[in-house]
Amino acid sequence: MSPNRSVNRLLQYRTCLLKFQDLGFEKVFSYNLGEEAGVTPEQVRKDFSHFNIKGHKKGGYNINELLFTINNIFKSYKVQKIIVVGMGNIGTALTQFINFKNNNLTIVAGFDINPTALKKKFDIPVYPVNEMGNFIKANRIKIAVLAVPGPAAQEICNTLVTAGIKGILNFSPVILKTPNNVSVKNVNLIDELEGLIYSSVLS
Amino acid sequence: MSPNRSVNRLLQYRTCLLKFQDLGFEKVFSYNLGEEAGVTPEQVRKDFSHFNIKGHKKGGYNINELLFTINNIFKSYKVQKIIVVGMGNIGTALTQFINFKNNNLTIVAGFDINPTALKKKFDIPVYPVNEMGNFIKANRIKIAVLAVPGPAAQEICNTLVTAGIKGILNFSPVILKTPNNVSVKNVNLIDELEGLIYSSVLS
DNA sequence: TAGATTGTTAATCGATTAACAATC
DNA sequence: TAGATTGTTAATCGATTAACAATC
Repeated sequence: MSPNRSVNRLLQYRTCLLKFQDLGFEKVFSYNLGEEAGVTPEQVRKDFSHFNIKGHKKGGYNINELLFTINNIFKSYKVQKIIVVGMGNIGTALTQFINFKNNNLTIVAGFDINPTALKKKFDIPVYPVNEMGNFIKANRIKIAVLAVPGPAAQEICNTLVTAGIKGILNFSPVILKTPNNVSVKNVNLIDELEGLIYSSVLS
Repeated sequence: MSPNRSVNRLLQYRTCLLKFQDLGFEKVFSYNLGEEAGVTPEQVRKDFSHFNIKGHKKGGYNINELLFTINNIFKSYKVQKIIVVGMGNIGTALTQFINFKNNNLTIVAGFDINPTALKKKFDIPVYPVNEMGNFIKANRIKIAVLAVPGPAAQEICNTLVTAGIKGILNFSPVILKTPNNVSVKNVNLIDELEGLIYSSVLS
């Protein structure tokens, strides 16, 4: 497995490549990508080397080829079914954002303690949390977005893991305990803002 | 300035400490915090050392004291005024989440291209983007959350920077160019999910 | 006191950067 | 060809881990 940092940057390069493609470019050199992504050209080439991505000596990288290769690495050619747990403000917004934006990532269902109490209209089916385990197994869901209040997070996480979830995008302000074949990415909005304030105040 | 990683972990420790406090504990040892946060006890002590945080030899760390010290480092004792640009689903959800959750971080205003067209009721005043610069200057805002569509992001970012913003939490799928006295934290939800799929599929 | 824990210094590890041969 | 760029190997840098003296 390639280092995590490289994986993140590879996704950033993709964002840059899409922009270049949009501008009508056909190829890039490592220093173009580096400049756009805010890293050195050596970093770009080193990252590509990790994934065995080849360019053309002196000729740089063909943007379409490169995007194809990267999308292949991330299996972006096939639809990935995802569920959202916790259909509050954040959960609902994420669902709309992801389903509207992208066609390989699809939120197929939402879960909440008591969906009928929410009195909202959703774009996806929303079921009570106690049906979650069966749904995950029946649909072989591997990825879940967790957007429930802190105190509920660990218990729901356990249910997710038991049902077969392998990756969790966690918006709850809790550090989840999971077996190490389950990966967790934390997005703690308060912490991000605090970190920003920290670096802004001192500099 | 202390290393970025340490800053992030310090914020995580705070989350853990709040949990411990909630459970009625009064003190922790470095291995308690380490276990809870998923790092080694040495890492915890090293991080504290960066910020010159002192415990008690053999006696561990008093939770209240420690929380006070950490909150002090992040200036959490005083209200931080923040604005949100882009009052779509994500922007609106973030506003509600942050204002509801925490009382030192306050979203004081939102901005959108054409607020009246949104036909939504907001909990905060929402103004058109062209009033943004003046508002930032008049209220000495230093932190902004950016949640606008990709193509609009860089231009709005430039306006923010010119008006005096020093930190940007960026939800737009764009790598922003800013002068190096302005810090940017990117939250790219699609990338986070793709990264999760990458690690889940391969392991 | 003896055992346990902190705080720091030294050693290791991994990631980034520099250098350069290969080559188009 | 000469100059420019890739891809990889070596050197550097920084962050994590280990070791241990201080001490309660």
